[in-house]
Amino acid sequence: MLTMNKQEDIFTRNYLLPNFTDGFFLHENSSSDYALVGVKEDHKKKMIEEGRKEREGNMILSVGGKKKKNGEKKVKRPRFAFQTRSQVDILDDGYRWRKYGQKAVKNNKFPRSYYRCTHQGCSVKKQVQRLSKDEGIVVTTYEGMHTHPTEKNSDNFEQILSQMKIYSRP
DNA sequence: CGGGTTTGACCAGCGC
DNA sequence: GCGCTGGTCAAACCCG
Repeated sequence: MLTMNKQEDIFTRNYLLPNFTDGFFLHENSSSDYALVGVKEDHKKKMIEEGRKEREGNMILSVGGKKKKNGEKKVKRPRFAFQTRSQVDILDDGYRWRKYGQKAVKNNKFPRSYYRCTHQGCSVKKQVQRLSKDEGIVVTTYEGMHTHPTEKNSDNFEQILSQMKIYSRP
């Protein structure tokens, strides 16, 4: 079972999100099914002030975690997603990814792509999907925790990192 | 040859 | 149970 501490590690250390521009930032809490946090760039300050309540109010869609009916055998991996306005699907986040699947999802004319981190022993996955509502937006969902550092450097790492800290604060 | 991608098949969860 | 849906597998394929 993942603890909150471990989850915070993810937000403070393990994820690099360069090319994060605007749109929404989504966050799925590993301890509940409540998931997605929508934050517009110009709402950030407000969000920080008003905290969780406001964030719940901005929930726009669900990334639905895996539920287990009896008991809690299934470990729900920490997962979060963010949206970026981008022309390209592939965002260079400093990690190397191998595509292992692609699937058409309902109510969306664009397929969803599934990637796994290629680093040995690292089982982090991500999904990438463009919205048919607004095809300028790409949603990237990360699942799991990298067991290794990034291979590349990223310019806005510090900036992204501070955002992570802010949003993961209870 | 070695690594990644493509793509249909397969599978598990869920609702009816 | 059955069918739908989303996630994964894996063989074939591609490309340097």
